[in-house]
Amino acid sequence: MSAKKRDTSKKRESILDAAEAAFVNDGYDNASMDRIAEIADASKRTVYNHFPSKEALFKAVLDRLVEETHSLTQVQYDSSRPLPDQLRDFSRAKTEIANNPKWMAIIRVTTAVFISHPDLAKDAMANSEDKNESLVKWLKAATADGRLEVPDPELTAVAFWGMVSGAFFWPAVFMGPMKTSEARALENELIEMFLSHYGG
Amino acid sequence: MSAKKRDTSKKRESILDAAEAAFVNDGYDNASMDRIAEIADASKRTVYNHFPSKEALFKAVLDRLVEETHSLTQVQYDSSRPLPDQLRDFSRAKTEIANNPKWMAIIRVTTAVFISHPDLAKDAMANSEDKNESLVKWLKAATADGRLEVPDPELTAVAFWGMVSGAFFWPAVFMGPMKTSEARALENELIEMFLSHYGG
DNA sequence: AGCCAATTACACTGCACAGTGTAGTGCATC
DNA sequence: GATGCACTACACTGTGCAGTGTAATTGGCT
Repeated sequence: MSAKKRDTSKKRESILDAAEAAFVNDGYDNASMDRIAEIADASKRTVYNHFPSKEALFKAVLDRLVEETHSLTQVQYDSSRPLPDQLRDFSRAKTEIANNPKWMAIIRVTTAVFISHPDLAKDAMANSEDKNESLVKWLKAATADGRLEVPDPELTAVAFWGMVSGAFFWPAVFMGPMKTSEARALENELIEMFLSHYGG
Repeated sequence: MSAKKRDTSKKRESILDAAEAAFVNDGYDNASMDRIAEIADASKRTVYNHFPSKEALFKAVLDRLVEETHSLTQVQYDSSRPLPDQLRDFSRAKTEIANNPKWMAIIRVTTAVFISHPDLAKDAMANSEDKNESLVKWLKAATADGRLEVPDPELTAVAFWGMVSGAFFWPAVFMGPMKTSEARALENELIEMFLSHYGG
């Protein structure tokens, strides 16, 4: 039961790699299953034996990505570290994605797909929930610790992620990542703004 | 020379209307010229007589939209009005777009097109430049007037638009506009945050 | 050696769509 | 009432692609 006759995972991975490359290069609609098979060095039939449809293949590519991204999600409140540093950790979780060309490429495709085939991409949205939740906890902890004054942590978390996404993430989706020096300056500006209101 | 044999603008407009509807419903790639002709109550040949290609037709639809949007661009600094009100005017320019279903629909399509056919949508980006410029001027005026202290207006303008876009615009692109009460609360939060840093 | 699953090559169906060519119809103008 | 332009109907080309069917081949396992 445990030992397979042949190791199918290698082919499966190479198909996923090929699909990722094809989707990134050509977008979802223009990527063809024939071409994916060719890049994967597999027959088209094999592709369809692993994944029943183009849609399923795309979802599998996304799933693999979400897996990879899960490492950067968590930041814990630390009463001994300066608040700006900790907020920077949150914002870096986004900018790290924005600066990773591979991730950005997939996010671009997914963004386009999410707009034109909304049904396809629902799955990929869970992790942003996580992030928001994690910041809410942090804000509550800092407030309980007397270092911040945040009457409505949910609202404030939304405001913070809005700021960061609007400043770093979406511009990167459309125009590529900004220069590091620029990003640092903007990051400081936003964090200062944030802390000057909520009391640092 | 001035009087045409027949009024071709009616057909042209009805084709543009049809194209707009089709692009909005199906996305750029999935909208078919046959279907557009059908909706426009025109023959396919007539569509191609007015617009040499699908791409040209899409651009024409965009042009018409940009025209319509140009009205909401400008806010002037007013030394007698409270600053929060004036900042709200800036932010409302974005939220007004985010709350207009027709514009949002087109922006969604354009967003997707911008990602998968970057060449197609370059044109549509000029007006965001305008907006940024207009806010920079405002920040300088308010600083000169002694009501704000903004050492780097360009940076601050980017930060402000990042905040507003991230909080209102992008969420609306993907999930539709938020409830008015929520939007108001978030808007206040952001403006307070902004002014508590730059000194109101 | 012999079984069996994974894989391949390849032909093939069916469909949808961009764009063209053409012959002919309606209509405003002179 | 003739000219010429906008428009129509429709057939047609060429292409590209998702997905399937099948017979043959490979390679690991017992």
